Amino acid sequence: MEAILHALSDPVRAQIFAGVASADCAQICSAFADVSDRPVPKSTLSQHFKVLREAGLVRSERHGVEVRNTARLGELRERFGPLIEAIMQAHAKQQCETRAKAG
Amino acid sequence: MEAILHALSDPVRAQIFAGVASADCAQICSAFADVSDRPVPKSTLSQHFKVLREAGLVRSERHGVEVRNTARLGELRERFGPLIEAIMQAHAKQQCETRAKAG
DNA sequence: TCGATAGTTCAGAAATTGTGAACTAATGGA
DNA sequence: TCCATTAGTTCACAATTTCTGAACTATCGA
Repeated sequence: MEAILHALSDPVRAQIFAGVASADCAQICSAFADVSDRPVPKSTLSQHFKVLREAGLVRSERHGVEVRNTARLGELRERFGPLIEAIMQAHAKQQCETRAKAG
Repeated sequence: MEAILHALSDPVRAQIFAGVASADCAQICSAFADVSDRPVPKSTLSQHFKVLREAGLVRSERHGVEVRNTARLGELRERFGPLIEAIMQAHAKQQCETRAKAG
């Protein structure tokens, strides 16, 4: 819980989780090198995924040379009710507003 | 938003906010020196309240020698919908479970 | 004005986070 | 089999953030 809020309080990780959660298939780590305005180095990306994994937000499975990530939405809803949905909804709303301002 | 998750991802601050939010009257800062297992120094307490204020979670007003804090529940619901409620509910549930285990 | 109480500020210590470099793991040729 | 390539992890140190004791400000009451 504490770990979840901490994980999602970082804007890059929040973006990564949003991307994984909204995708209809598993996402590889390196797909998120450009979530931020400046490119995220792969060592940093690896750490971010580690934080997300340890918070129980995503599951990672190696398939050949790549690691595929999926959001653990079911388990999260079971344990925390509407918490994750509420956070992601607020996150999405905020993204909208940010984009609207940026033009 | 990011600031809110960050503020509440610290267990001491989460406890403080829960205390302020659930109280039926404004709470002074020093009322929370014992939220943790070890006493929280007043400089640390002051910083925690600063973080909560800057995240927009609480409002602080000086009354004589003390500072009274209230949760900005109305504004928060307006801006973020059920987010804060969801976090506080998950927090409360977790507190219950922790206490149950501790005996 | 003095003493007490409540909180803030500051500076250095302690802890956490970010990142390049070196490494591991798996794959696909030659 | 061996080499090159791709994807990610680990490590060590730099950079940043957080914690906290000491000194300070603010307010009140005597």
